[in-house]
Amino acid sequence: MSKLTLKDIAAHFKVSISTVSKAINDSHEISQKLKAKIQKFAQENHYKPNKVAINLRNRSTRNIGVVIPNILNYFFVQVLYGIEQVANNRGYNIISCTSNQSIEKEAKTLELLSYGSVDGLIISSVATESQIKNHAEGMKELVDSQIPIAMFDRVTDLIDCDKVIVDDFEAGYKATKYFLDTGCQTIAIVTPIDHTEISRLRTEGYRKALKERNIPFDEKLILPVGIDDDLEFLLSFILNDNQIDGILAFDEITTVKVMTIVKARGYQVPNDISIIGFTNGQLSKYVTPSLTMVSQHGAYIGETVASLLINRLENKEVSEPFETRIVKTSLIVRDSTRKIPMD
Amino acid sequence: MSKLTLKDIAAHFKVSISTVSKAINDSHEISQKLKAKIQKFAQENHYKPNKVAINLRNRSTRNIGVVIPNILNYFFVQVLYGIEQVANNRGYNIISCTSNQSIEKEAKTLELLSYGSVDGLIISSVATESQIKNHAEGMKELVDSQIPIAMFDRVTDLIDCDKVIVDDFEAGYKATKYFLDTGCQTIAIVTPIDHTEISRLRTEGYRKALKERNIPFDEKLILPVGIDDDLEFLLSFILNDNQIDGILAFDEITTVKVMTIVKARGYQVPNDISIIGFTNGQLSKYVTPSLTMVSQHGAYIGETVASLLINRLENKEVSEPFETRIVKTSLIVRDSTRKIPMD
DNA sequence: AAAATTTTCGAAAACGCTTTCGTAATTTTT
DNA sequence: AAAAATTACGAAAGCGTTTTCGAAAATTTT
Repeated sequence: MSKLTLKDIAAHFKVSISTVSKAINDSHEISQKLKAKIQKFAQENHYKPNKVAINLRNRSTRNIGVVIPNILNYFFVQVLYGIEQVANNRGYNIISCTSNQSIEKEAKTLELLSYGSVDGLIISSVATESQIKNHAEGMKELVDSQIPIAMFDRVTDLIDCDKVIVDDFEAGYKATKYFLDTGCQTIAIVTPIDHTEISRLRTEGYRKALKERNIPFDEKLILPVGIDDDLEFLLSFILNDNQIDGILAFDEITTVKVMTIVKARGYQVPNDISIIGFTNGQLSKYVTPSLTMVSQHGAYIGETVASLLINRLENKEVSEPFETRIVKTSLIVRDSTRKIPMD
Repeated sequence: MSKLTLKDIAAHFKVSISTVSKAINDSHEISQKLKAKIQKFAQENHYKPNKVAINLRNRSTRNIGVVIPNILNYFFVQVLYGIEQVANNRGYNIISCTSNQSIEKEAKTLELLSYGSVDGLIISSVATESQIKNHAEGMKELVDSQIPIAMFDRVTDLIDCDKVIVDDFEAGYKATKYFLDTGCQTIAIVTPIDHTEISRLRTEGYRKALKERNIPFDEKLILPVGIDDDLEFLLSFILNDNQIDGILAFDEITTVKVMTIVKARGYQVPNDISIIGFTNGQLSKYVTPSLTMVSQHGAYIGETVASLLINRLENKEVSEPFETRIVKTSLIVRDSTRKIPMD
């Protein structure tokens, strides 16, 4: 009834457990006849070695924990997809957990996983720098727990580990430059991830592009939006008070919403107002007009971060210095921006 | 350097391992003084009980394996989300694996997981009935392996377990009826999941609705599309040869594509051609016109299937008969269908 | 045929933990 | 003060494997 173990087989043949173990692993120490008998029996009775026991003996689980802020966000799903590809190829399973933007849940999850269910962790933290400092005990413990970690996208200097990040500065710069090159002058930013390093970097890139054209930076054009905020209401201030001709939004769903609102207020996209957004997911291609987006190459990021982690797991002796890979973004030009004038 | 174990602590205090174990678990068998000392030491040195060892002893992992066809499909992500909610609440972690529509990978994954990494499995199989029969050995072994299973959406009679399915028959019926009630007469079906039971049931519902209005069923109006097929090309035949005024598509991305193609060919949606699709995901709300969709309540399905499985895991003695829950769909009416005439 | 070698198997330890049970030491009860 | 009860700890078994080492049995070599 319950699962078949080596012991059961041993009892059945009246031999020792070690003999059965060797027979099943086809060791030369066991005679052909006996091996054949045992192997046949094991096969017929669906013997499966107990992985937990093997894990205990090997002191490894071949599991990798992945903690992401939100599984309903297409970017993270893409990364997860990439992680799974290489992990499975290299014989690891993924234990994925979402923190749902909750720092408490993230901390709890990390603690749980660090109890030995996984060989390593891949994290994109919901916490901001300051929050990490507050929850420093938890994070500190995690690092102390010696479990190899790799981070991506939402990383922090407070943790020393391999990292894969997006070149968000350049992304902000490139997007802004594209606005300027297509004749836009007054560009607003809508960020649902204010207070994150990512948001800061993109904005820095934006400022650099403006500066190159001697356009003064205007704080009022940066619009942070909370998760429950009324986007239409907030956006109306910016649209009313300024002569906006470009909007840069920091995630896909926000970009689509912004576009819908702008259209509803009678603006033409892209002629009156151009729009560029972050994360080239499933939405942006099919809305009308289709949206020009910054692709962060999520799957590639996932593959990279998984490779980094697994390499480290499998070369425990050679402790190379931690590595930070920066992946460039691409601008996928569609119909929410004007064409670059040919001359 | 390596992880702290009970043995290390025992050595440090020159007591036995069992004493340390009891002290850390705050057993009354240990004196307050000693407990205090040991607990303090454990805390300061970040002692974490080794979960693998505990799992071995308890003969349980508190992991649930989830195998879904495609993580980039929003319906499955929603289900996964629902599963994770209840699983985490009840103290389980999720090991998620995607089969990427590959039967081989699905079989391999299931075999891997059945080796004892998980206490139970939640499956939505990519395999069709006939394929399961071919791969029957694998599936049979899985069932033989005694590991509790729950299936959802893509289920099969060949496996006896708890199931959560969508009322696809009724969904097909309701959608078709809505077409008819809004004046559509000639309704095509576009199915990217032909040969699945789900597709068959939806089509049955469609036929029932037609029959009620004495509209003959026309095989030519059913358009199966493969994953790499040129949808526009295939669709053109149907559009050219018939006076279509309604199209029912069986997944979200296909629905959006159909709408785009139909619009591009100069038809008005919904006036010339109405469109209803399956899976109320992120896309359908934001495309133009927004799409009337059949919501399958993915998160709810996930919650339900996880509850069923965990209940079974935790009541091993009382082996209740397997249960099949049928969840009703809802029609989310938007702008790709005409209004129901008021009288 | 004796010696040397090889083959074939089993005992035991180890992975890290929990728990039962036994026992010495301490405290309480009579 | 002796008996009874309680407290405080340790030994050992067990969860299911793998692996090292020892030893008996079979085979080969002299």
